[in-house]
Amino acid sequence: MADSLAEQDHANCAPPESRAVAARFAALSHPARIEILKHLSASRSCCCREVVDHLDLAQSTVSQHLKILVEAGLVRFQPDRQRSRYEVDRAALADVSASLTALVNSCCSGR
Amino acid sequence: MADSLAEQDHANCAPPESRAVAARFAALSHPARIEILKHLSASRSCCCREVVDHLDLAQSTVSQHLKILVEAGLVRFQPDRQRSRYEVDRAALADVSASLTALVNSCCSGR
DNA sequence: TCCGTTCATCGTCTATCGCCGATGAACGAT
DNA sequence: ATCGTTCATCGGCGATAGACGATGAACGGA
Repeated sequence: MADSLAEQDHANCAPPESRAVAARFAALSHPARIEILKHLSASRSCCCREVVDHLDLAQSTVSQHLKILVEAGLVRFQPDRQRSRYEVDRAALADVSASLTALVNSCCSGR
Repeated sequence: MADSLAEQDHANCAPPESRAVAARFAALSHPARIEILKHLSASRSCCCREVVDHLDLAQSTVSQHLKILVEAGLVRFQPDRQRSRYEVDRAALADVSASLTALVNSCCSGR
């Protein structure tokens, strides 16, 4: 099934820190998920259906993408009767951005 | 073969801009490639063999990861006799970082 | 000239992604 | 009580990422 993605072993080919960073980027590595993040942050409502309408993908597919984003910690999820509510975790997203910035900086300082 | 990755169609589920961003993140979505970037930026030499020693992966595997990074535009490649030289494209990396920052900002401004 | 090193590519295998339709649970409204 | 909506999950399918070993080209040194 198209689950996990957050917890890939990748053997022991890299320190856990790099693995964590990579897992975060993996969540961002699909255009549909980028689009979902943009839509989520632009609107207030954030139920699954709305994303489905916006995205031209099957409901089940969107649900899976949302799940991946939630498991990556980039989106918060709150089951609310019929309309589950999804919300961007701005802090987490900023955190990913920070780690990428750190990587860029390490490239510049290490020259 | 484990090639492309940069040019996935993903149907028409998202605007080309999101696709471009996602493709960049896809290159960063593997711990080995993160590790390669770090190593590349920390050292001067940057031949394939060195990365292989550092990484505990088969030479062919490392070569593929390098190719992916090159195709994503994050690493510059210059065939130099025996020792091909690989070098981080700091500008490109900074560019990716900027687009992520932009995404984070759009989340905050759109609230 | 011959050998060792480096490296890109190929062929193969397995695991997983990403997509979908179908299904069933939960809920609101009639 | 019954229908329609929303949504998460399952099962299956096709594509491909990611790993490896083998191979051959290119080069340097003995």
